[in-house]
Amino acid sequence: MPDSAVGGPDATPRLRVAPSPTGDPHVGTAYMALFNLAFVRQEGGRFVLRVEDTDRARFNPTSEAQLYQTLTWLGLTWDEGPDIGGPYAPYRQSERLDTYRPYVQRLIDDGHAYYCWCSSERLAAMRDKQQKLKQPTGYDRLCYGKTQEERAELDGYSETPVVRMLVPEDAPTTFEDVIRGTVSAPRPDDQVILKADGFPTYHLAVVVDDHEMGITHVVRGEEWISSTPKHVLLYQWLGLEPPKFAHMPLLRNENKSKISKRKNPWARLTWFEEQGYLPEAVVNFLGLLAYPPAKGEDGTEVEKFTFAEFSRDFAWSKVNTVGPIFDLKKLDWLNGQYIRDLELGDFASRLIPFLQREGVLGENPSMGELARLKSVAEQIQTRINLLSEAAPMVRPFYTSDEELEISEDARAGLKEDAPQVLDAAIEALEGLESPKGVLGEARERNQWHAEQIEAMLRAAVVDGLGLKPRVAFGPLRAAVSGQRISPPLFESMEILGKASTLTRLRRLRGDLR
RNA sequence: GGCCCCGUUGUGUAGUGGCCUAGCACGCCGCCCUCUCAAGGCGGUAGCGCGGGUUCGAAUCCCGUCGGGGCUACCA
Repeated sequence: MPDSAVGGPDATPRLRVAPSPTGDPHVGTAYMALFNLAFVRQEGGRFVLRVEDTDRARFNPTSEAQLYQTLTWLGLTWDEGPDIGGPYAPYRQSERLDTYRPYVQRLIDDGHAYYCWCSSERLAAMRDKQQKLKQPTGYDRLCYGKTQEERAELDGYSETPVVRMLVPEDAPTTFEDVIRGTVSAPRPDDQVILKADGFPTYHLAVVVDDHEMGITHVVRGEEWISSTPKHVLLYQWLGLEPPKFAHMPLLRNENKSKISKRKNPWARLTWFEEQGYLPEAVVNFLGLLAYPPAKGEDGTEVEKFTFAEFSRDFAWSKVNTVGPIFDLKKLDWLNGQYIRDLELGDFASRLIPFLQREGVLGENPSMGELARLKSVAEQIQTRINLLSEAAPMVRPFYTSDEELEISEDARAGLKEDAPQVLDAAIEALEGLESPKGVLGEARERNQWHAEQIEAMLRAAVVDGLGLKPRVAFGPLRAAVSGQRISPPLFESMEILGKASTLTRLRRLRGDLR
């Protein structure tokens, strides 16, 4: 059964993802967005992007634009957000300071919150002492019940106060989680809700905004379980109905720690595009983490799926509570699957930026270069798993015959019979007609096709010289591609054309003299 | 240290007391195909953290233990 929303079973689900603009967008943000969005689209709800920029110290001005770019690239788009507005604007917490103020005042007036003038030095010292004595850490309420004047008499005083929650002994510590059922969490200490700089902390802002924005399901990482009782308490004090909570497992590094940008480059969302992953593959992969694949009609598991398919029978109850290790192996395989599924023209276009980045293609490729790209792309489509792997295979097709370098290992593979092989191949291929022009009579007379090239070469080199195919074609591959490993030889020759092919063969032959 | 969450092959998962001599996918290994490399096809490898219970019967339920992780901020 779908979860009924706050405000009654008919209320439209409203979910949000609420990242902080503190650096490169994190893969966990996309992971959360995917699950949020899967549910939202299934239920016909709304997906909100809210920027939680209450930490001025860690604020990064380029982060927000990168966030839009990466989520858009993945196709995980939002219905309301700072960039597109919406009925609950603004969606940036730094622009909502006036919204939080009355809530804080009310909590103080009701005796649920109090001012605290303790300096951060005093707080740190207190924590150290508690830990040394193996006591639970938490604020000691030195400021509680004191006026500013009274507190100023004591040590560790700072002029600008913060506001803290007055958490009662019997604060509830369990809550219902959509994924985990009844969850217990630690009893909170007197958490700061308003900082000295006038900004709210996450805990206050998240509660106020989720309420003000009509959020029905709070989906976030497992790391938030321990602070959920604070939020529950705030909802209670403010007389608000809490949303449903869903705590997703944390994505992990190989050593099982929480995935971090420090340890893993792929914790940065921008990395995937740079590496040549397709967004549909990344989304697919994310949907496989801590979540079972759907079963097909024949009962087998379907590991390759679109977002729409994922969304269709998505259920919170199927989310695993175990934090999955983010292992790229399966993503690489999936990406290869998606690459192979691409329509040829589409595949070729997606290659262009990567080829430009490697200098294989220029800024403005000519029509001829693009036409050739399509032919080359066809040859490499089953040979790469990442778009970034294309450049070395494609490069020989965009290098002039004179500039083509024969790699060390290609040269090392040449046997003493290489000159004869090249001679035989040159002679055989000279006999194939390859008239100028691509229309009419020229087209009909053209014999420069992979099948005919192969037939001639087999006759000349394999049968003629009595060599095994793999040794017979080695020198030709080296001459044409400069590599020991290359896309199919005869197709490569067809693409290069007769003149270029023969030039390359003769050039290597000349080297071996 | 305290509190909380979690424990099925290397990785992602299926499994909710008998259908499990634990299934699938990726990876890895081998074979086939083959002009190289891939792709594709076929086959193989490897797991219920451990110890007690409960039960005729446990991966599945309970307890303990060990292990991993998270939180413990005027960061989110």
